[in-house]
Formats: sequence, structure tokens, C-alpha cells
Amino acid sequence: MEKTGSIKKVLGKRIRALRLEMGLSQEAFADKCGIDRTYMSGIERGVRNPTLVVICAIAAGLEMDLSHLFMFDGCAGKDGESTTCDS
Amino acid sequence: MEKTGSIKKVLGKRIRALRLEMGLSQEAFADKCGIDRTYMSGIERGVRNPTLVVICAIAAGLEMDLSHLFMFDGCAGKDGESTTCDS
DNA sequence: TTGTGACTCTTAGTCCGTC
DNA sequence: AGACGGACTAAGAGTCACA
Repeated sequence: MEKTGSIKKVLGKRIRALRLEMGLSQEAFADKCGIDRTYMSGIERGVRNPTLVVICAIAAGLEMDLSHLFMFDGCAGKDGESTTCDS
Repeated sequence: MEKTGSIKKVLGKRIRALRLEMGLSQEAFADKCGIDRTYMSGIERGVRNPTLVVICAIAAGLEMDLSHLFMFDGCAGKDGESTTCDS
């Protein structure tokens, strides 16, 4: 395990960007997700490796679908080419 | 934490369905993803709570994008309504 | 307002089996 | 082929004080 060293960072950046779009502080957002502030900090910085249920809670806090949360860049131009994981 | 009791089951079913589409056995697929046979069994049955990197490894094993892995049903009919987590 | 190290407790994840 | 259990090690969950 622990190839895929970057997915955590990529997701963290994505979460942070989305949080900022909502105009929430880390603390306010963490609270909304039911997660500790410092834990959220670690996730955004990509140093934590959250589990499915935590990711799901974050998606809920973002009021967003899980599939949308993982649309990092090439959201949906054609069909099958966007974020094939592991950078 | 541990609301969202069903996301694990939903994802597990999705993974199993996709694996079967590929015509792989649980063991062969687990091997392809680089994770343990029994662990994969638990994930498919929804009793395990895999981490981001494991989910990513599975997506890679499915030769599929993470965002696509989480498109459970209403893939993209309208816009914002498909799998808003936590059933 | 956020980053970070350290900490406890739980669980992710592996490996051995049996049914 | 896959469900399920036990035992184990590594790592995540969740929290704190402090910068």
C-alpha cells in the first residue's frame, strides 16, 4: 500500500478550495462535518488518509455528491478521461 | 462519526458489480489491486471501512476514475442530484 | 484562523485457517 | 469461488496544548 502518495494531497486541495468557495473557516466547516478542526487541517494538507465514512461526511458538509467531490479537474468533457488516480 | 452506515454497502455492491463485469474472481481482483483477499471480501460486503488510498487502489484495479467509481446510479441526468451520500 | 507534534484508542489491513 | 473467524501489526480516528 501507499503508492498513490498524492491522492491525499489532491483531495485535500480540492476540499480546501471547495470550503473556501463556501466562505467557511476551517473550524466552521469542520464543525459542520462533525469532525475536529485539527483533523480537518490534516486532511486538507494531505497528511491524513481519511476513511470512506470520513470522506462521506466531508462530502455531506460540502453539500455535494461523492462523485462530484472526486472530479478534480477534467470534470466531464468527453467520457472516460479525468482523474485516473495516482497522479 | 458512523452515521453513513450504508455508504460502505453501496460502494461494496458497486465494486462487486464492476469486478464481475471484468470477469475476475475476488482473489484475482484483490491481487490486482494489491490488497488482501479477505479484506476485499469485507469491503464488497460493506463491513469494512477502507481508506482513501485503498479506495484509490481499487479504482485503479477497476481501471476507472474515482469519480466514476462513486457514480452509483443516477450518474448524470440533470445536474446536482445523484448520490448525496448517507442514503 | 490555521499548522503541528504528541498522545490514546480504535480499526484498517494482513495472514493463517475452516466451512 | 467466496464467506467468515482469530490473531496480529500498522495506521487511522479523534483530541489536546501550543506555536
